[in-house]
Amino acid sequence: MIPNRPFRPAPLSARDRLLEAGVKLIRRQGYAATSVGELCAEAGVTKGAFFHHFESKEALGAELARYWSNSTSGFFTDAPFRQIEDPLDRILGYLDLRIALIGGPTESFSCVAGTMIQESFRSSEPIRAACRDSILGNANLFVEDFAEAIASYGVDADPSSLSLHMQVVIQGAFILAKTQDSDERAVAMARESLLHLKHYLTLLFGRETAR
Amino acid sequence: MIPNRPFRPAPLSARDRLLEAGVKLIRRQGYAATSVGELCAEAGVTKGAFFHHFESKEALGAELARYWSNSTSGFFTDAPFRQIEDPLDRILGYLDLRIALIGGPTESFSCVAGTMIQESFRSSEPIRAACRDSILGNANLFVEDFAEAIASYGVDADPSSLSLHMQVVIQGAFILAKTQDSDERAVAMARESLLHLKHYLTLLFGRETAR
DNA sequence: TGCAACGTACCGACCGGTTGGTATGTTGCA
DNA sequence: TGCAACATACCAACCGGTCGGTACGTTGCA
Repeated sequence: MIPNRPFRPAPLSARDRLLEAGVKLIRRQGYAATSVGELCAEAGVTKGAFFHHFESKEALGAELARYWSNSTSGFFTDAPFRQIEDPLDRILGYLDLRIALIGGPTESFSCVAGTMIQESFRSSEPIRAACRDSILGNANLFVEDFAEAIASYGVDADPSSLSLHMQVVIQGAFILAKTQDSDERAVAMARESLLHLKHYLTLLFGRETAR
Repeated sequence: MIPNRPFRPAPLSARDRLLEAGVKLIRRQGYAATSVGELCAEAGVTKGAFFHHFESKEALGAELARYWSNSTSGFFTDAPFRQIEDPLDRILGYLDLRIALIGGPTESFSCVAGTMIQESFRSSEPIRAACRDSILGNANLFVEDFAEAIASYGVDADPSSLSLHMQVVIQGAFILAKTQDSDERAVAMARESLLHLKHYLTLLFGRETAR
């Protein structure tokens, strides 16, 4: 659910190059449609290298979800919005960052785990579990913030339910973006969904009232 | 985005049986992972029959999205909630129906078009276009209702943006449901997301106020 | 210091099976 | 009799995965 970071260093080892190739190809065409041969060609390695580092294609899929989680979670735990004092503003700051990160072609801001879990939630338990950890792990980053906000604003709501709902909207926004005919419209569509989510939170926490 | 209807008549022609097989298999394992041979075995026909009715696997994919749209749109245009007079209640009635339809294994209530578009938005223009029409067509079913509600409640909002946001939450709920470890949790997860959506609408239209 | 033993990273030819798709019947109803 | 609706048999390409081998760095002992 995060774009390729602008100054991500070029991956050195064959293993990292294969995982980067996985991010790129699987976001664009899905897991099943991406062959081992394609991954190797994209990474500039041979099949020998692939099966030296990964037991199977399925193992790469599961590893990819973890790689994805690791390379994106730091992005959010270190981001400036984390310093905001008010817990609601912290969450809204997160959503502003997500909105800002949406741009370019859809496959550059969509989520690897969200794409993979659709294809493998019944056919591959290792991949499903890794994608689950990635998606729910991201949601968990905001349970504390919601708990704090609920306490401080005196609102009746469930922190973990709200955290999950944020992920729901983000993942859903990526799907709707993929329906659009142009990259520009896809970007606008995804951003608008997150604005609705922000609107929901401001209404829910009573910062804004309906007329 | 609709479950198999309980009393859907058994498909008679080979073509319909193949499309029904497509719904079942593609919801469970995705488009690319579903082979023509599997489709034929599930439908109880041979490859000859498949290629008699469909020019290619891709053609079945695109046709499937249309078949899906046709067999589900009627479900909503004929449903009782359509008779509700208040436009907001009509929309909330729709969401109640969607919530009620969520049940059983995830692949029985998830969306074929939402699943397919993730895999083919870049690799198959016919499938993408058909999935787009299916998803946006469903969203369009509620633009009028939202326009009416906005006028009657005097709220500042965009009807088509809200309709799309409903689809976003529905599609996102299916993805999050697929992360869950059990069918029961998946059902609860998906329903809760739609409850948040209902909550957003009641807050937005001022029927409920935050404390 | 020198060198044998070993581990890791990687190569690319190859394998059996599966894939989407085709060519050629056969069947049964209008 | 003709033609749509199937079935059967088959194909070349591609699939995930294996395997024997190489290049090279590290270790440990005489």
